[in-house]
Amino acid sequence: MDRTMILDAYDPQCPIRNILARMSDKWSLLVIYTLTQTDKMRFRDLRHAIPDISQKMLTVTLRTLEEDGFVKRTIYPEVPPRVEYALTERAVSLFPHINSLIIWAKENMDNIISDRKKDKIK
Amino acid sequence: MDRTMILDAYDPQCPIRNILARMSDKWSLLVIYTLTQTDKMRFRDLRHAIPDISQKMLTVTLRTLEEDGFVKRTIYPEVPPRVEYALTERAVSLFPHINSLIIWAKENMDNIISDRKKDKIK
DNA sequence: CCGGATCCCGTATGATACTG
DNA sequence: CAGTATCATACGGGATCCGG
Repeated sequence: MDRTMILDAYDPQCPIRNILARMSDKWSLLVIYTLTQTDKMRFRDLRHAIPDISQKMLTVTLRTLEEDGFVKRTIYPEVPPRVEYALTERAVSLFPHINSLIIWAKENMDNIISDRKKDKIK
Repeated sequence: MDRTMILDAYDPQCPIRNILARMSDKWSLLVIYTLTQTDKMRFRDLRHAIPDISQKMLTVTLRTLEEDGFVKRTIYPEVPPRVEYALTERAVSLFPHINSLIIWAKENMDNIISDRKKDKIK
């Protein structure tokens, strides 16, 4: 097992904890994943792709991702307005790590869910 | 970029989303990380290792991790009681993926925090 | 010493209506 | 179309007390 030390991992202000915390909200990973499917998407396309996200949370999530440099937002001064979202290079470099987590989850989900049910029977 | 499809990723009941959501709460990853540092730890050792976790949240986090088969809990019927926690094979197999995320965060945190500040000035 | 039970608060999230 | 504004709510998480 890799036991690489993380400096200050136990400091509540640890930037790594901070970054991981911001990526692990309810929607961020799913929005990033969705944007990997196409090079750029409009706001309404994202809403359509993620049926159960509210308009507000999509806006909030996109703004946070933009602040952290994961998403590039492009406004076209047209009527009606058009706004396109695309992943940045930073997000592209992050995605393989997320994807390896997803693949692990896919391989293990059946056993995990099975374990949970066992506990409930006890 | 890897565009491997996730079946039902947009189903709110998607097990992968469920599992990722449960792993991405405030403490789970840090507790798993802490348990990689030693083969087994007592409750109070974990509290000591993670100074800012409350007793309740450590209990809740450990129970959830146990339910999902990430942690093995061993109670020794002694007085005073002794309870030891250790990672399961499942958690050991998960850790490299978490660690790759941590390493990515370590490499990118300075730039991300710098970007955030830029946005605030605007 | 371990950790369960209870109470409480702030933030994250959601529903709805409105606007440039 | 792409949001804002407002109001409502659920849940995570902390403080404290209690019990085996």
